[in-house]
Amino acid sequence: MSPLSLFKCLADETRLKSVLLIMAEGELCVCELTAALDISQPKVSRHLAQLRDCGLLSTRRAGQWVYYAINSTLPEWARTVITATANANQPLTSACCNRLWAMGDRPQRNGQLCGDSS
Amino acid sequence: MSPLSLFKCLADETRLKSVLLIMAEGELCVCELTAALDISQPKVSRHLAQLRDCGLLSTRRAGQWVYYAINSTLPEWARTVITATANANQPLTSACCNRLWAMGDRPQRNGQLCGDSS
DNA sequence: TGTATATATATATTTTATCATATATATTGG
DNA sequence: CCAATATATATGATAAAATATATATATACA
Repeated sequence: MSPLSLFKCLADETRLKSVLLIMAEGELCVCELTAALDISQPKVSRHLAQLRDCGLLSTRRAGQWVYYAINSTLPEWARTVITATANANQPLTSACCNRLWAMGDRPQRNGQLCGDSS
Repeated sequence: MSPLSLFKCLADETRLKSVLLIMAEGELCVCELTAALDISQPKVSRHLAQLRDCGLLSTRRAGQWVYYAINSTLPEWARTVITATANANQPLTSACCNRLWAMGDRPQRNGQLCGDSS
């Protein structure tokens, strides 16, 4: 993961918000991101594929759903870039988190979601 | 300085290297960056203008030369992004530093240059 | 007049969005 | 078990938009 490659990944609103949301949630599937970002499914899917292809995200399939997470092999400096950005810019994704929480039928899985206390 | 704006600034090779070099040097003028990056003067000037317009760099004029530095009002998270990237990716700019040191007639000024011990 | 820097214009390149459709898995009814 | 269908995700093709480049020239200062 070169710096130029990372910054190109983050230089798009859809990809940036996706990465920040996934960083906050641990992992998210395409339909959750589609709802959180309030954009079309192909658009989300295309940008996520780009993030995976460049090594920023990893995927696991669970039944119908494909979950995207931050690649565990991401170098520390890149993780620092993302966390520093996320911590200092929470308002950027607050509306997305609201839409995510409002999802009535989110797919079931193990991880805790969005700090949801349910 | 929004995250999206910062990452768009850094998502170009010329701009990324310029920012990393300026971070390492404190400040650099256009002709120094032109030599260090080994590209045309208008290209450097255009990208620097873009970095200044979005708030990432500041400028001071000293005679014929215009020196670019990291904007002192840059938020801490943005500075963290840049320094984390710089520290972990020094090879990215090593060739540029060599060309910079090799400049025979660099403009005189106060600051220390590129760790130069002369 | 010479050097440093900036900008205008036209062109080329890259990136993004959109729609339709394909694939993969799950489910339901026979 | 199999066919039909529904849901989730991915991708191909094309158009549109944004961005970058090169050349020439303009501006500022010495």
